[in-house]
Amino acid sequence: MKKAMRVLAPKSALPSKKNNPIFSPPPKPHQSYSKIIPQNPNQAETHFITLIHASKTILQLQQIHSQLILQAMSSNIVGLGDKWLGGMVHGGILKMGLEFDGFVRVSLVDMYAKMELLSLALQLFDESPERNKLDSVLLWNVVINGCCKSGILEKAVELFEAMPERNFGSWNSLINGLMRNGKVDKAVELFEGMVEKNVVSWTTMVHGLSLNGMHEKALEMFFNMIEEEGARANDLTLVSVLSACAKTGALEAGMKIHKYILSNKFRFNAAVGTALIDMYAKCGQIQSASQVFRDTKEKDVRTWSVMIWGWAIHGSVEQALQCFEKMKLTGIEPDEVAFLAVLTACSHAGLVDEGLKFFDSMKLDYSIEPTMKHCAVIVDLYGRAGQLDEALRFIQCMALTPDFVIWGALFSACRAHKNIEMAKYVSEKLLQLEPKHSGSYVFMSNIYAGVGIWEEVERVRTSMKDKGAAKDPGLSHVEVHGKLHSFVAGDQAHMHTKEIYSKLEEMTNRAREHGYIPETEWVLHNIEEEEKEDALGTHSEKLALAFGLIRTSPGVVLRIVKNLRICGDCHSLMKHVSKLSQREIVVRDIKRFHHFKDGICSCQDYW
DNA sequence: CTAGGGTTAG
Repeated sequence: MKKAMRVLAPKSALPSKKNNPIFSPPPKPHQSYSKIIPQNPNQAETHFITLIHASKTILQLQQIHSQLILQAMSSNIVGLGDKWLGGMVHGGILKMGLEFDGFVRVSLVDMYAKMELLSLALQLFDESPERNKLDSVLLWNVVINGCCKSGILEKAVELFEAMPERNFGSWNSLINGLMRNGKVDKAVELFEGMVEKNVVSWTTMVHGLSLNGMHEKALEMFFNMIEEEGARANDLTLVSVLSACAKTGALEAGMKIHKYILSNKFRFNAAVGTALIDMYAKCGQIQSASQVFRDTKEKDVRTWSVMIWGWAIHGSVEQALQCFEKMKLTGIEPDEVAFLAVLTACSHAGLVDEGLKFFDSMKLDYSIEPTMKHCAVIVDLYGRAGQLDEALRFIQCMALTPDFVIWGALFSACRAHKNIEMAKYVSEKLLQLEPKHSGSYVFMSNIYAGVGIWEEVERVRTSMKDKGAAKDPGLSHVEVHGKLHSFVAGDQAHMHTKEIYSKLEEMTNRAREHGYIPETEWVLHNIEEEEKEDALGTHSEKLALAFGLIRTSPGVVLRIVKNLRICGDCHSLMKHVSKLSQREIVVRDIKRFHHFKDGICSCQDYW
């Protein structure tokens, strides 16, 4: 509710005594208002009504107060969906015959825009006599912002071009709107057209690029900002760029940013700390994550959650559970994400009973209703442990209607434990929910391939093609000397293709001599690429591994990031390679980390 | 008026 306090007392909006002689403020009016702002959102409605009634007298005296109320409402009531309340204030203002000066109009338009009542906002805007005057930037900005939030970009652009004058807010709002709607090129064009950029412009770009999956570009943007342009970042910029590092696994960039934070003496608040911890954890440096966690003094529930997640994805269940308990002891109540993290830790480690205990505690002790995500983890928990019947029973009994993810979790379990009967049943559910989803076909053909029923494999493949379902291509990257190199399955496009493939062959042969047996059941992991022959040999993670081995000196840890689960065959080969070449290999797949060392993986093959 | 941190399955 901090936000409410801030909007209730915008310094610039408070009237000066000079301009308003009748204004005899109670000592700091905004403070007494902020006390009325409820801590519990469920009570907000009642409190706001009280506030409005209490303000009636003030309304007659001071127009500016109606604006304060409107601002409070546009940020609070909106979240509660109380459209009528907003209308009531609007009506009240009209009834009292208050003048509709710029500020009140801006607040009203903003309020309606945020309530997704864009038509009302636009109407108020159109009726506004002052909109073509100078000083009307705020009014235009809130409308542009509203259009962006509703995805009506043409209108936003049109307004942007028509407005009499623009400020940073106008440019930044539109750039943000374009980014959030996937119009990256347009946003870049607009950004480059800015004569002067402020820190919000840069941050919006960094975050926007990352939002559209262009993490490397986001990093480039950030370093360009501080190195070339000499602009100073703030904590919001840092959080955005660190999140891009985490998503792409760019450890070196992340460490550079960490140094930048330390040498520029940025305040280590909860958000920056959390972003750093998350970055280290997702880049494979769980010890550094833990160190930063200790150094972060202001911890909130998110800080604890990323740490728990970190331990979970690195296979340190005990640490994860300890962390969870410690958080509770510190007096921080776990929220639904914290529970997701701790449940995930249990599922990765096969701790079925503990996981179920947490699941119950969530409802009983904290009255958090389990979401679909929690249920998916429970299905996964049973499924990985091979308790398929329990998993199915859980799905049938759960309060929510099982979605694609839930059935998908059970399907993976069927695959892992080779239960074809149940897999068939589940695949029907999957295809009902998403007829075009390639995953089901790939799953199914994998199951048949796993047990060697090749006619069925062929049938599924054909039906997949008929339905026009395409599989996401496997994509891996490896960091070599601070630069990321990407590979897709069957990649022939890389400039060192020849070298890579011969290294791959050499590795495979050596591993074979030491007992590596290619696991053909994984051959259809990527059904599309399989047609290019050698499917097993050319999964993207293997190419990345080979490239990393060629280009780095012995002793350097190899870090590979993959966009899907690592395939079982690649997993087995990596174990051999880690032993034969005495290399530590860290693979991050979509779910978790695999630390290969001396022929052993940290996941203990439980995945 | 404009920017930010953790979230399932594959």
